[in-house]
Amino acid sequence: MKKYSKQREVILESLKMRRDHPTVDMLYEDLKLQMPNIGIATIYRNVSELCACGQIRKIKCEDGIYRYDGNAENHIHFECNNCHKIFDIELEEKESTKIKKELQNLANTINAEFDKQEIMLSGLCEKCKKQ
Amino acid sequence: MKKYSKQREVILESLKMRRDHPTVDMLYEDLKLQMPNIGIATIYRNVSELCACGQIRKIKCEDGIYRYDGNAENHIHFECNNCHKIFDIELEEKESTKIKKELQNLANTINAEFDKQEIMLSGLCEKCKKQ
DNA sequence: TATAATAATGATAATCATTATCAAAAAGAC
DNA sequence: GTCTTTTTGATAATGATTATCATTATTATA
Repeated sequence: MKKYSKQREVILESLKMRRDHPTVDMLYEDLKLQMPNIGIATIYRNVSELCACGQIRKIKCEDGIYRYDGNAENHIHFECNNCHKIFDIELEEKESTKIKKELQNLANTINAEFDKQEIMLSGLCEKCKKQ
Repeated sequence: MKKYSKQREVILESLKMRRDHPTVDMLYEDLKLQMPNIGIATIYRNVSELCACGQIRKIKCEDGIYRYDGNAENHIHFECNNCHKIFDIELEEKESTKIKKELQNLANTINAEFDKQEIMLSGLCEKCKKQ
């Protein structure tokens, strides 16, 4: 059975708040400020837990270090090949439905039961494009 | 300057041949049969190299261990949540162009210069669905 | 509200995929 | 063939993540 923990609450809250896509280390550095005794293992444990129950999402990046995203809704990520920041591309309900339907059709071609999508675009972000 | 190596040739050839999406370890086990002295570091080095020059692709999976794909053309991957195999969803030219155009439009919403896509669907594969 | 049962925490050791190092071997230039 | 430079194979180092475990916090129950 699942018990409440202040730590899990704070981790989830931080992820829901932030608009970046922090690594465990980044979360750790941030959360230590408000909860100095928090252990990094607690963060690893809880982000796994929160992913498993669908409250947050794990993002796999080019460098192999996981990022976490407090927005579990369907949206698309863009990773800059230069600064390696990750940006959200928000989808309107209509567009999201359309894409989902298309992907479902694709999954059908291999007779698979489609559940989740993960779309990562990459290239140059607005800022790096200018340089 | 880039020098030829038999090892790189064999690694690329194996990846082009295989229809699965092997990890470095899987490649190593396989290639040792035809080249018993090959070192695993050589495989790591060469798959990185081959990715960098766009001849193969790196796939990021749920377990965090990279898979490599000899097919560098645009296509979509499907990872089974049960058996964790990865399947290709081949796209017809027309469909591929359409999806690419849609993704380009999405990238435009954040003023990014879109270069590459990586689409990973997940769910249950045909086989696991039946069980 | 005390107490028992159980799950979560924090510290730290262990794991393991990947990378770095380096002497020896191979490839290409002359 | 000789020289230069890249690649290899072996192995040590790295570093993100996971496992372990005694302690602490949470929830259920008397």
